[in-house]
Amino acid sequence: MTYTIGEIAKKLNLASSTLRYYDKEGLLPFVERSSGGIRIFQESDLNTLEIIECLKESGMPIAEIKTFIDLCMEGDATIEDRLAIIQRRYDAVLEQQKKLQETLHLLEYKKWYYEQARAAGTCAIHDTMTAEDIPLEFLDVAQKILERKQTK
Amino acid sequence: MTYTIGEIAKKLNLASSTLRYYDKEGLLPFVERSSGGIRIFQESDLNTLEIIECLKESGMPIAEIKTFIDLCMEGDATIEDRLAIIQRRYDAVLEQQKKLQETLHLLEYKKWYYEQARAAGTCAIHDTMTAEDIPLEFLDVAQKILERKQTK
DNA sequence: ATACAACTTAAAGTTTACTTCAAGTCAAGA
DNA sequence: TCTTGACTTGAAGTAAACTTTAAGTTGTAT
Repeated sequence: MTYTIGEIAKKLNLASSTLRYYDKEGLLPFVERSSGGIRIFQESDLNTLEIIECLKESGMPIAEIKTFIDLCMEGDATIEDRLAIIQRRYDAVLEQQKKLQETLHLLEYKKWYYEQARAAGTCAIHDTMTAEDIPLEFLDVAQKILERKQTK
Repeated sequence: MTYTIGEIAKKLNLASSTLRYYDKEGLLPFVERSSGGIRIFQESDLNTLEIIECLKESGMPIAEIKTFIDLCMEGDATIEDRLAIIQRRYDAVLEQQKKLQETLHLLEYKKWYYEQARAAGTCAIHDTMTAEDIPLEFLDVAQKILERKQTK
């Protein structure tokens, strides 16, 4: 079973032009061509496209993904290098998760903040609150904000 | 206590030019100026800068952050709108977390994949593996990859 | 045989978020 | 007062990842 660029684009929810761009950047050296020059994707190419997508999602720039793909094409001699790259990406994603968790925490606080403000009809309600009025999970954030407000 | 743009930049680990860019884009309407035109940041401005950072981390574009800041400057009449924006950002971050989790899972699989390949000296080891050789948490991914390899 | 949708390329254009540059001003210490 | 480092602006430049355009080719269906 083979696919055209348009079929693959639909499967991956990408534009065909994006796949051509990836090809031009050297990410798709494994893609075959028909005698007329049309790209022919194999079912198994989806595996490589999936890892390309995965590396992209991990925040890796196109040029570095190309380096990885080049190593893949070189065969078993590059297993160690590829492992090292995957390991670094893994660590990078853990970092991103940590950061997103902090972002989420502040958004959760702000959600609560505006829910309280909405109920009271004014943001000023927060100036009248004491520690007992603030949910435990937000005490750290609220405290930090309060300190900065009070510093004159 | 007040700060110059350079001091704030250091605190937030940003370039001064980035803060000036944010100001030009309308993200910092609350920042005061000296008689000579120098920006003067209040301690409390760090609170707003923190929420700007948070929205940025959540993937919100600069232009939309400006909209949020504008609403903040309008006062209590916009509490509902601000809550809606925060809620949508919260949902967006949950989505990102979900996607990152999938990315991490595939990277974990690939880590295992290359560790096995390294031990065997060849990636071909994976063609000889049966379900019992594959850790439970990778069975889904490995199965999908195998099916695509075998489809001719 | 012909139509036509989908493919091809190279090159130029777009978007976002900065960064750099040039020329000049401010303000704190010697 | 003078020096000097940090500030100011507007404008131009950069980087990454696409997207669009124009002109042409391929291949399938009638």
